[in-house]
Amino acid sequence: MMLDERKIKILAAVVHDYIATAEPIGSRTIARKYRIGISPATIRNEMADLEEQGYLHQPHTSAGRVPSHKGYRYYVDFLMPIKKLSAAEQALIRSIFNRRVNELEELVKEAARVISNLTSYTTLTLGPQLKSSHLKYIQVNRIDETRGLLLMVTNYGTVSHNIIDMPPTISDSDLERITNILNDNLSGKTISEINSDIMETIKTEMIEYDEILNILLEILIENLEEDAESGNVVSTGSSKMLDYPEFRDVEKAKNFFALLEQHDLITKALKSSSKPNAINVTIGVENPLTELQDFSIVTSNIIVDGKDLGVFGILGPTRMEYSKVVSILEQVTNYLVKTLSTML
Amino acid sequence: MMLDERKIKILAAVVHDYIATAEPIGSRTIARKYRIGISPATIRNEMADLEEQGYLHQPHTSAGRVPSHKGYRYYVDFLMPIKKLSAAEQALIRSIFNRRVNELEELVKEAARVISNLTSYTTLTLGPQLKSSHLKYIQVNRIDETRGLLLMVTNYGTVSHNIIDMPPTISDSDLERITNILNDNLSGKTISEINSDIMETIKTEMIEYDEILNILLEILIENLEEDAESGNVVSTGSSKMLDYPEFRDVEKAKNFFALLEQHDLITKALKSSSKPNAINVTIGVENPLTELQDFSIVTSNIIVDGKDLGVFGILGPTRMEYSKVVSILEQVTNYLVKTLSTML
DNA sequence: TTTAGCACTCTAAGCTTGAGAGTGCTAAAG
DNA sequence: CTTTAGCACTCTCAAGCTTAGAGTGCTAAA
Repeated sequence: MMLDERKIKILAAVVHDYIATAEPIGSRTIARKYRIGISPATIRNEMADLEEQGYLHQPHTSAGRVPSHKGYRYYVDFLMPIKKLSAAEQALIRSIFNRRVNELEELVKEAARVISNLTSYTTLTLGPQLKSSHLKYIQVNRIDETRGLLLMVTNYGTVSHNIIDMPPTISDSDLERITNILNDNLSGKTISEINSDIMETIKTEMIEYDEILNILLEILIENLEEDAESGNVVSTGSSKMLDYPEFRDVEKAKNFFALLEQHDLITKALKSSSKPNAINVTIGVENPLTELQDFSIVTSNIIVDGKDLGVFGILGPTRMEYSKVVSILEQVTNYLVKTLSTML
Repeated sequence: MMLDERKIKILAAVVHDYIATAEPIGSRTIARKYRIGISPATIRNEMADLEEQGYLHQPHTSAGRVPSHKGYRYYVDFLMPIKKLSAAEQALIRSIFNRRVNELEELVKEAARVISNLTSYTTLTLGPQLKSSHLKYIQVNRIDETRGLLLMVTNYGTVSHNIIDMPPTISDSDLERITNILNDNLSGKTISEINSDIMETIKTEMIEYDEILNILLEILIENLEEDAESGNVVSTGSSKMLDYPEFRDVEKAKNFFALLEQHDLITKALKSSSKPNAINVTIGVENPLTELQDFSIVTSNIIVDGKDLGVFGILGPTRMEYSKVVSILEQVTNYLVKTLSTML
């Protein structure tokens, strides 16, 4: 990557301007706006070089230049200024974490909303994988003659409840016993460890409750599978994307919304951002999933005490305000990790 | 509403054709496609009459006619054929209700998804109003040293949980006592009845748990208020709307998505469809909310045993396949009511 | 009362044109 | 050797013009 000083300046100018305007940038514009001290003609020569090296791209012969994904990559890796957030932005982010919120899910939802408001891009969140979480607390209750409630709390603070059929023959003291035994045997286990073996041992211990145990096992497995295939992805602020000229064409907009509905793809995309506790930027065609190659995605993997609590992702056009997005995501991640480590 | 036979035929033809094509219909088209047995010239005269009476409308002098909201209204009230659903559609609807589902919420979500798939319009759902539901079961648990879980089940089968701070000084037997007293005093009450008076009496009964009772009261009120102002609205299948020519303009699409995010408006719109257990059709400007006057909305209020369980709404362009939508919604409502009356 | 005929209107699509932005190349200047 | 001015060239976009087509309303005849 040997780019000399001048080429760097020009590349930076093109990327910066294109992010701001979404219009191809010409040599004259750069000379005028970015006072590099050389004439448009020279800039033209440099730009021709940059194009040959793959950093820029020309939509058509007489148009200005647009950054290629390689250009963005260089910008993100080496040139991107660290964007200082405004006081208002800072305050908004802090405000999420000031209120005492006890539920992970709610906190994440709030954070996603704020990120979308600040960036005007779509925020994706992938909750903690049930598979890797372990049960902290289980309870079985009766709520009326025929039905009961199975309650599970994981170490990540996620609560799930399922209404289940419960034969009227089971008494309250039975339930207490079941609850106790379930807790003794299951709490501390990850959900994927709760396989039929463990259930078998429980069943031998509680042979008289065979029926209800079968139901419980079924629900556990169902929850697990549902989670594994499509994750618990949520997207926030998708309508904001319609403001960008990239989506002026309804066909494009439709593709985008269709994409958001493919939770399996989104899950894959979010998971594949690998480095833990770092901000990851994937630009356009760098994404292995072809459906996402028109977009860029910036992700942050939230890890607290070695526990993988999920992923935040910001999805936008390749022409994305990377520096702002990265700053905001960094900031939110930090706060989140700090808050969660006291919460868990 | 004195329209003679011939005018009715013409109006029906215009509405029918416009719903199918989204293009203004001319006299020749009607003569050709709907063989009414009169010439285009005569049709023109009749159409001029219909326009004068407000049933049709002409986008510009040399264009065909388009139904006005009055035209749609006449069609819906008097002309609309009862659309028989295809076997496949029937089967799809039935399939939702065949699986044994215990949670209202899940059932509703499934139903909404199917409706959207069948109609390609957006389905809105408004869950039961917490305000009018009553508590069936309350429980307070400890999940770790500092936190506990407040669990509420309403008579509608909706479950809500909140993680709360819980001072370590409170023992398990304390919790049991609290749970019992809460159940004794609160179950059977609607949430809006649970005002500070009742809580005061509980507090005197349990003077030693003042701190935690305050927290609980706060959460109850919070839940109630949140519900009252924005309801628990969910919209499904919104991206499908981009297929309609009405939204070819991105500006329109943006408005639509922005509208969907205004849950208070949607709640109002769904609630104002008054007649219980009947299908309600609100066409364009008939809607008191100006933001919704570009759309039509077909709603059905789900009432079981006198309990208002919520509202289904199908939101689409005024040029909507009313007969299909009404049939589907009718069908789903029937199944839903039947299923729920065994469930509750 | 219905219909054929016709002049008229309006839109949408296609075509032309010119302005504007930008380029690459060449040759001169530094 | 590098930079720059100059210039011919290219391409797009918007504006204006034209035309085909669809549809109307009116009139007069059936």
